Amino acid sequence: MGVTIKKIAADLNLAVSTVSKALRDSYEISPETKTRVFEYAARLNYVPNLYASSLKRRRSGNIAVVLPEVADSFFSSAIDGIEEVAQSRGYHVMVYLTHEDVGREQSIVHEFRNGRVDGVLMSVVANEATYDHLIELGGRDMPLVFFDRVCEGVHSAQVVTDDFESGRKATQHLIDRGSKRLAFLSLAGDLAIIRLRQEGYRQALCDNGLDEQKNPVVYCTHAEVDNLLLIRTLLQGDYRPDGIVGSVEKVATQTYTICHELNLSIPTQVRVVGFSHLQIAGLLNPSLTTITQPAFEMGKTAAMLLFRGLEEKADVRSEKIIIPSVLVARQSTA
Amino acid sequence: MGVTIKKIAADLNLAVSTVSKALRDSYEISPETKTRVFEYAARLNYVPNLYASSLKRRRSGNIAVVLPEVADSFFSSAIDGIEEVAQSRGYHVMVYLTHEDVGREQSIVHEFRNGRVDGVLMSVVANEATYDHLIELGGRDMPLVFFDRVCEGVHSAQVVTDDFESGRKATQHLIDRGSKRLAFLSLAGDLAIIRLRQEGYRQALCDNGLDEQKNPVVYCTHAEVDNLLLIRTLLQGDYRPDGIVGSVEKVATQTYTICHELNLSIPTQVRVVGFSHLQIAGLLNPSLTTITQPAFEMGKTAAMLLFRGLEEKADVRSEKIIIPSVLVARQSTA
DNA sequence: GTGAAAGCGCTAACAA
DNA sequence: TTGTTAGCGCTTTCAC
Repeated sequence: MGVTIKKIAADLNLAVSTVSKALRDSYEISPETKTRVFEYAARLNYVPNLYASSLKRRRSGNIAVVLPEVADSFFSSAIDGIEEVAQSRGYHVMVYLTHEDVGREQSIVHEFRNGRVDGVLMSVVANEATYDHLIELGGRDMPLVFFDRVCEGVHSAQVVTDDFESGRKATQHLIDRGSKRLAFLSLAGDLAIIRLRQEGYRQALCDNGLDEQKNPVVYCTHAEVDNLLLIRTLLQGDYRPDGIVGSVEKVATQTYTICHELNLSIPTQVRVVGFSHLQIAGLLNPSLTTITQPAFEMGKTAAMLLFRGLEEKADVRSEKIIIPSVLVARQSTA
Repeated sequence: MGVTIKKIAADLNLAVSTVSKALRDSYEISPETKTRVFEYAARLNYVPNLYASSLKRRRSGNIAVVLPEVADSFFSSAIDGIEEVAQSRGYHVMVYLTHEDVGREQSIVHEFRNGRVDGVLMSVVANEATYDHLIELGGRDMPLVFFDRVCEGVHSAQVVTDDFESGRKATQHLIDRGSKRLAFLSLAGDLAIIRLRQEGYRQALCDNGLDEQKNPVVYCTHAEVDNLLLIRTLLQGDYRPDGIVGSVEKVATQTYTICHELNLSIPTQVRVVGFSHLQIAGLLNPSLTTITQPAFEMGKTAAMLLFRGLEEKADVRSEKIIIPSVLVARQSTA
């Protein structure tokens, strides 16, 4: 195999421990010896065996990012933020996609028991039937930070946006612009962030004396065809809404698809506002009013929080960081 | 720590080697012993220590994906494909972003010498001043597959799309629709795929008796502000093109931004076609004609190729797989 | 069919 | 300041 500490020690007439310490720049070793070791190691192109040291030190230098999907611009920006922080700290990022499947989430998390990763950043699946696997993960003192999609049943650090207020703002915005019949495109499952956005929606309805019964909540899924059907049905129904709040990025764009299909004019016939991080929301036809989530910052913050738990051994489980979203008004709600 | 093979052995009055073999379902061990071991291990929730076995077996079960960025929908779809294949084979995916910085690419690749990953999937930076680090990587028999952005100086497996033909088709399409003054928005640097797309553009110009001098190639960068300036200048110049080919996703959307800003009508005044994988290209204002790259398939194929090199120990370095792109005509070139 | 023992390469007591 | 030694948890001869 490659060059080992042992070989360096032999060649230099030193003990392996001396070489080991020298390479880790220990104060115990004299400058001269260090220099000798460094130079020789460099000359031989020595690369420490990761597994040997991980075996001893019980850390991998890896963190896991577990996500429902990567196609959503929110998640790809979050990865960007996470990767930046990780790279600057010398950590490595492992990405896992659950595709909204609890089973996959479970087996992925299960894998983490063997020490492949030192900590986990996570946005849970929408239909978290059971979250024992997450509790168990925390049980084996694996630092865990939820970002965006948190799991409420698990006591753990969280980085989220102001979902309730954003939902309320989005809805109020539609009402202010003149929409009278609203609908909230929710996401089936039991996500706290979706529930909060939805409660914000209800709050706004209430604030404006609108009836919850007449201004429905429609539960979408992650299956595009199903959603298109749902939205088509909604927009073809007797009580066609003239203002729609999309609780996640894709339902907003899917609404666009259906409006185009049905020749419904946005915003004249239907106003649309969507939770989204799309860079090109402004280029859509018409440009899309968004609740723009600070995806990059959320990723970055979540990673930094994780590293606090990891390196300072701080118990960050009670930390909850809320980074506000911004309503960017565009043509779709003009 | 957790449950070890040693503890199982002690509790069951067996030797560690017996337990080890039993757990790996060795033919040497009797069915009864195996059952005993399996059941006890399951009861104790035994999880093998990854680092101990990696240290012996010299494989990590990780693969690296090195990308310029993740915001681009091409790359996020590619990750999707890669992750799918990896997950089905029990491998883990590490993601690294270079942000078009050769220095970062070098240090990332350098890191791979310690065995953290068993193989590498890569789309190189645009301005690959030197690629010694990539050659060196191949030198230490690390399986390496380039996808999309290949490095020509390195003998390695490749998964690409039909860039020349796509460039030609895109250009021909503009000409067919009536554009007379063309421009190709290239990417500064020396990427083979960009050069090929550009040669396709030239080919189409030539086929139609158009002058290369009068139908320029504009070199964009990855800095958005710079690009916007370049494109603005192009579209405000004396010789304003009425047909634009965007060689990568972002320059196409940036062209939209500038057209909106300058109140240039697409496609009446300027037709636009872009290399892109945007799901929502059809929702842009106007909908964008794209050369749609098979991003997901390319990721998947690249990963499968890597695994052939990894598990069958096949030398796949001479493999070059070309997956064609599809021109999807939309409003922007009507 | 099972067990003893020698490492994989590195780290960290503890000794010198 | 340097060296000796005993592992980390697992795999793998080779002997029984």
